[in-house]
Amino acid sequence: MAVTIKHVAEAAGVSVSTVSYALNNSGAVSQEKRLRVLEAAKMLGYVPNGMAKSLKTKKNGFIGYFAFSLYGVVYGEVLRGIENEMERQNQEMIAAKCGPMQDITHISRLLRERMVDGAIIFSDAIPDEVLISLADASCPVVVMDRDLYTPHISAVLVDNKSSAFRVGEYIRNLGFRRVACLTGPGFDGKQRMAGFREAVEAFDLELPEDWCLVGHWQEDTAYEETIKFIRKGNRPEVIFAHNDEMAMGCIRALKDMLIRVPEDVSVIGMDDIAASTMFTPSLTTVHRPLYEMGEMAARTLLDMMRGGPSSKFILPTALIQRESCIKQWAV
Amino acid sequence: MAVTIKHVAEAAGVSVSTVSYALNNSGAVSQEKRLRVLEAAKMLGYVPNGMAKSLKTKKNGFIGYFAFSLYGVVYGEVLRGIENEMERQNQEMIAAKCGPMQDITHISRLLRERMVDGAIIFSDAIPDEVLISLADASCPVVVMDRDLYTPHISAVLVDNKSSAFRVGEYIRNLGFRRVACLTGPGFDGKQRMAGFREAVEAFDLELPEDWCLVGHWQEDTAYEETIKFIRKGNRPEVIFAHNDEMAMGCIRALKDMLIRVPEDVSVIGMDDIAASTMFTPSLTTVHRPLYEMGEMAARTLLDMMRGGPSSKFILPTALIQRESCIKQWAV
DNA sequence: TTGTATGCGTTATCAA
DNA sequence: TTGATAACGCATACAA
Repeated sequence: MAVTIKHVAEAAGVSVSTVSYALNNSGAVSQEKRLRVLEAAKMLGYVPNGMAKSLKTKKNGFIGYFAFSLYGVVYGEVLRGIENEMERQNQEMIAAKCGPMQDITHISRLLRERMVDGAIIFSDAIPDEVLISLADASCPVVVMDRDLYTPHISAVLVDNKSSAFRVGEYIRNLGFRRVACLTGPGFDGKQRMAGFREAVEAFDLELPEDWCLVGHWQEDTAYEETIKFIRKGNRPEVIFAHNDEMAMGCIRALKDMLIRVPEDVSVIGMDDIAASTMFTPSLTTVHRPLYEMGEMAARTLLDMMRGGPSSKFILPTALIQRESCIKQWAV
Repeated sequence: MAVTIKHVAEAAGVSVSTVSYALNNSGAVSQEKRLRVLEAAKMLGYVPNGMAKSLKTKKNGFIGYFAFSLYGVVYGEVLRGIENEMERQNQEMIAAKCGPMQDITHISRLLRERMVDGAIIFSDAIPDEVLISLADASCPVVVMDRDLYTPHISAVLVDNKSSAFRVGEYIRNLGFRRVACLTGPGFDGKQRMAGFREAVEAFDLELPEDWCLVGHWQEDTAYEETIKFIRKGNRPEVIFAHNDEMAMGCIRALKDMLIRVPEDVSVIGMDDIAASTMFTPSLTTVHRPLYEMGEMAARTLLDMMRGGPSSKFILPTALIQRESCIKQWAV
């Protein structure tokens, strides 16, 4: 059985309330008793019980980061940004996976049962309505990559749609026309697809319906899709993969089928993860400021927890030219 | 104010205990009242308060994963293994960073205040004694990459020392003699260094004292160290980097200094992270079963939580031959 | 089958 | 400056 405040009180020969005061520096306690309490606490190895404390105070000192996945380069980079800012402001945090629908009951427990004082959500598994009903002044929320903005919910996102549109523009300016897409499921995929389709329309590119490949954002699924695609005899001039990992899988597949990148086919990625520089060929891609997004989300959340207003940040993206995509002819 | 069991009781016209029984399927409740309670609970949007519940039951349904870092390829892979097993067994979990000494008070809070029902620790920031004092039947612990084994602490590790020794043996068999090392801080680094030194001794390799470079396990620090090292005019036949990320940084540096890998200098890594296949040249490295370590740790913890005994698993490593290290001459 | 009452370990209110 | 004591929301032994 753990040692409680009661034991400390007994050992120090004072009442429990005095112990509580002394330990929390609240109330006025005589120097003498304070010392006695502190000593007794240390001697007994007293550690406050977080559960009991939270039950009273309705605060527990942790903020939660709930992401679709905890590992992986993209989520990792965001997490790094969050962690750094949290550390800087001396705020403790816990992270939990918040993946496919089936297990959001688990996560919403953490939120609904007030086991965190605030939350950053980077997952579309929790519907807007639920988030809206959960967030309030005593538990503000920041959503990432999602356009949800209320008095107690802030948003940090990039404009996926216009980023994808600019990729289309870039492709046109390089003189390409016949283009394929490699997208993925979820909100992000839809937006990027929408933006790119607009560009296809606007710049008179050619994107046949069955040239929109769908992977699962991972290297291997992109590899498989690309192999199948090329086997059918398709030969696009350029492939726009909606994230870098899929761009890499795509390039690996092309290489394996003896198609040179970028000489025969160009490939453009998105995200600008660390590996995209080291990859051969290095990836032309759209930089998403993942680290900064994390930092910003953390900063905003902490600000809201101090009573600050909610806000909505749309961070800029930038097209980074590297080796995987080269100009064919000028217009 | 959140809706409590009391409100539900009132709405359903029964006592709080009946509500508790009905909601937890404990005790015997008439079908009629059970239905009334369930309906009232749903209508009011009742969610049990985790804090209060835990305060009573001394359980809270979460296990904790405390790692030196939450992101990064190595920790990510371990986390993936843990997560999968937890999901399979339907166990919820939270993760928290457990980095340098300064913030272990934060983490041990989660442990000591019993905010988790069990823990997996992958960090040497929490000293053995602390862990020993914290772990008990109601909160078992699994440590990773660390040799600590008590009735309530299990260990999952690989034999770093003998793995490093075998790298030395391999190097000798390839006909190399003059070798450099690129290690990192902490327990792992020490062990790998020790094992490798034994091999140097046993196989009569040559490892000058100032050829033991020390990085921080990251790509960039390895890059810098290697540049400095080569600038001094040193030319080893082979460099043993104690993890893959440093091996990559090392190779990048060599390339930048127009030294070919493996033609001029061979490089061996450790871990066998996913990127080591894709890297050019692909990495000769020691495979550490990171995913399996995670899985095993999770499985063991859950088993202990069900009353099973503690255990110690030493998982095998394997040297994977790829492109970054080639034979110079046979012995 | 149901309700009453107690306690989990704290904090905080109120007297003393 | 201190000490009883009442909550916090829940589970459960016991009584009815």
